[in-house]
Amino acid sequence: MLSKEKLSKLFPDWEDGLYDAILNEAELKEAKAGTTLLKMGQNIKSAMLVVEGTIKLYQEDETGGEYFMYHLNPGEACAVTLVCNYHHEQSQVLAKAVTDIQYLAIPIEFMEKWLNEFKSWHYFVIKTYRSRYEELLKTIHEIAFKNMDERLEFYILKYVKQFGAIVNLTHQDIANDLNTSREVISRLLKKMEHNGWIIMNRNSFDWIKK
Amino acid sequence: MLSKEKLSKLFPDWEDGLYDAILNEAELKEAKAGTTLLKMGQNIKSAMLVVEGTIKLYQEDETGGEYFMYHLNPGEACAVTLVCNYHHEQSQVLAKAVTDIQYLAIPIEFMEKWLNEFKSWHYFVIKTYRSRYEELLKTIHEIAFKNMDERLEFYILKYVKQFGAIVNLTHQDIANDLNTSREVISRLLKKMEHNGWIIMNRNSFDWIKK
DNA sequence: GCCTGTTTGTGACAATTATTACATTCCTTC
DNA sequence: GAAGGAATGTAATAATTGTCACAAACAGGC
Repeated sequence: MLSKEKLSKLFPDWEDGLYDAILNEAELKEAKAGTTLLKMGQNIKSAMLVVEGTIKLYQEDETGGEYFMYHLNPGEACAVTLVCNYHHEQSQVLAKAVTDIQYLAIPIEFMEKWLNEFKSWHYFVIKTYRSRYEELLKTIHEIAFKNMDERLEFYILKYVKQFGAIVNLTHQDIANDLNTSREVISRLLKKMEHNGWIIMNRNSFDWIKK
Repeated sequence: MLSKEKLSKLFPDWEDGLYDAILNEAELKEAKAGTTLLKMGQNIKSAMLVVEGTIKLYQEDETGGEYFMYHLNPGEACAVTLVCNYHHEQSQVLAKAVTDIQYLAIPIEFMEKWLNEFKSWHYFVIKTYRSRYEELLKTIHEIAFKNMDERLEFYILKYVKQFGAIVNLTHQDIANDLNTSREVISRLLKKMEHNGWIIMNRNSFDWIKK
């Protein structure tokens, strides 16, 4: 189980009783890289707080399409699972583990209870919503106004910021995340190579722009 | 000024002291239809709660483009203005009055104060963020996966739900909201007319589908 | 009624993205 | 080192959307 010390490093602004509540009620779970943690339409039964590793959040289409929105890192929570009315809330997003992860699963019946008991939990929920709202705004900005070449650059920059300048993704991976086809990504990456923005390898490329 | 009765009808779940705080500290403002209430990048100096009329929220491009996201109605608040840390927060959205409106402007220094004082304010903020987060998800779903014809239908349906089946918009109005050109909208509306979904008039059309 | 500005219609064409169909290259495994 | 599978390259074509250039229709003010 998690120590209170580690918990307080991940979630520094909580009050003492909240750490105890988490340690009592939350279950520390693990998942392998690639696991789907939450599907669209699925009933939400517990809140997810990331302890270790990285999760990717997607919007999902009925026909199988996906669009990548943002990363969740240790110390962050999945906003959609922080429900306050626990009447069969359905997930509006798709969540996948990109690395092996550890996360705390908190049964949703505690969501409303803790809102009443812990002021710091209240702030945490608001902060989570606000920051995720801002991520969605950025995503809308990209899709609504930018062509695929700029969206691809934005996408790569998010990756680089998260994992470093060596991008270990296939063209198909990227195409899936941007809801386009592999050929389009290959073409655009080739252009970036010509421009001296990347160095291409098999299964990866290096981002060297600027 | 507003009566406590009217306030409690608009915002039914608040505690008594919060109504008093609002009546003491908020300024009731008015704006004409068409007014821009908030621009992207602008400093946020007060929270906005809608009392009368309808506001439209947009994502705004650097080059003047706009993309319509959702409506705000009486009893609702503009999420981006509900800041908790008041260190020069910049607006990430564009807000316009679509009708003549009345709204309550609350200086942002009360935002954090009231979070501490009023539990019902805390809930209100969370509820606001959650519902706006969900609106953004819907918007992303449309832009990421749908072609312009379906996005136009979705747009019209939002209008119809809000204002009724007589759509008083020019093709140019719609084109601006969907960040496309007037010709594209004209073409698609013509198609809808052929399909028997709408009856076209000058400056308006009637939505008669189903 | 006439003038003028706004709104809508339309066709031609460009740009972007999607789709199809292979060829090629590289890596792993046997 | 041969075989097979995955990853990438590429060209041709279609579909969608954006842009340009007008024409036509209409409304309101004079």
